[in-house]
Amino acid sequence: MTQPDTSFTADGILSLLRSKGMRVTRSRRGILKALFNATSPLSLVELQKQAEIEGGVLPDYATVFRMMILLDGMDIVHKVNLKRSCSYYELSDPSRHYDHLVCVECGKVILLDMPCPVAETEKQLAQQYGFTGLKHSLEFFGRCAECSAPPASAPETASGPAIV
Amino acid sequence: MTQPDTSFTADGILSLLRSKGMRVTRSRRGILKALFNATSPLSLVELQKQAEIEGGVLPDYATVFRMMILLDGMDIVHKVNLKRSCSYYELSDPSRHYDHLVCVECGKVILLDMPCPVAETEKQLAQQYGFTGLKHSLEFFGRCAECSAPPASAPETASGPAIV
DNA sequence: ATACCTGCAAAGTCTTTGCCTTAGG
DNA sequence: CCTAAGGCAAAGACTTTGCAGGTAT
Repeated sequence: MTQPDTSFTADGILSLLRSKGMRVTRSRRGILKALFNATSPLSLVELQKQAEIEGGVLPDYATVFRMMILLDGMDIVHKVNLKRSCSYYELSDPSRHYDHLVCVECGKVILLDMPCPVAETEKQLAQQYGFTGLKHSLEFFGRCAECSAPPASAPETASGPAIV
Repeated sequence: MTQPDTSFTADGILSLLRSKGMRVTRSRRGILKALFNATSPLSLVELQKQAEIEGGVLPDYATVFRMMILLDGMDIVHKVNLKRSCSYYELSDPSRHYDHLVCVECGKVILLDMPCPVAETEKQLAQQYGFTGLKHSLEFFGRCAECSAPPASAPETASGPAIV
C-alpha cells in the first residue's frame, strides 16, 4: 500500500537503505545531509568535509567514496561533468532536471532550472537508434558576467588562470 | 578574407602550428593522422598506439599528452565526457557539432550528426545569464539495441532498427 | 646555431581495494 | 550475534613535470 517515501528526502533515502538490509550510520546520515545542503555539485573531499559527524570528526574518505558508489548505483546521485580533475556528485531527484551552466574562469556552477531542452531529442534517439534507458549529461561552459567584464582598467587580451 | 586554411585538415593544422613558430615533427604528424582517422573519441593510450611513427615506433606517452594539451588550447580538439576513467579526445572541426550517444554496456560511441538541439538554448543562456564564449557538452547514455536485446534467440530482422 | 620537442623517469593526484575492527539491527 | 560498514593504509591508474639530449628551421 503506502510506499516508504516518495518525497526524495534524506530520511526517505535512509529508509530505503534500511529496507534493503543496509545500515544507517552516522557517516551516511552526514553524507546525505551534506548532499541535501549542497547548492552545487560536490567533490568527494568536499563531501567528506561537509559530512561532519560530530565534534569535528569526519567520515573516512574511503567511506565517502564507497557511499557515493552505492548511491550512484541506486540512481540517488549522479556524477557531473565539470571538466575538472576529480569527480563531482549531486542528488538525482527524479522530479528534477540537472543541466548546468559552468564558468570556466571562477568555477561557478549554476543548476539550470528550465524545462529540459533535449527531452524530445532523447525520445527520438531512443526510437531511431533503439537505445534503451536513455539519460543525458548536458553542461554549458563559458565565462560568467563577472568574469567576462573587464577588470576596470586592464585591457586584458584573453588567457588567464582559470580552473582547467 | 582568405585564411591560411579553412578546410580543417591535418596539413592545415600543421601549417598553423608552423606559422606560430611551433615545429612539425613525426610525432605530431602521427597524432594528427590518428585523430583524423578516428571514428570515435580516443584516449591518450589509444592515440599513442595509433600514432605510429614508423617501423612500430610510437611517440612517447608524454609527447601525446603534451600535444593534446596544446591542441586543446588551440580549440583543435576537445575532451569528451564518456564517464570513463581517463580522458578522451576528438577533433573540433568548427563546421560540425559534437554531441554523442554512448552505450554504457559495450562502450560504443555514436557521433550524432544532427542539428544541434541546444543551439537556441545556448543563445538564451548567454543573454539571460550574461555568459560569454558559451560551448556545451552533450552526451546521451543508454543501452544500445544489441545490448538491450535479450541474449538468447533474438528475432532481429523485421523491424530493423539500427541506422548507424 | 638555437629554440623547440622528445623520451625517460620520477612525482603527483585522485581512485580503488584489502583487511581487521566496530557497531547497526 | 551476525554481518554490513568504517577506518587505516597500501596499491592502482592516470596525469603531470623536470631534464638532458635530439631535431626542425
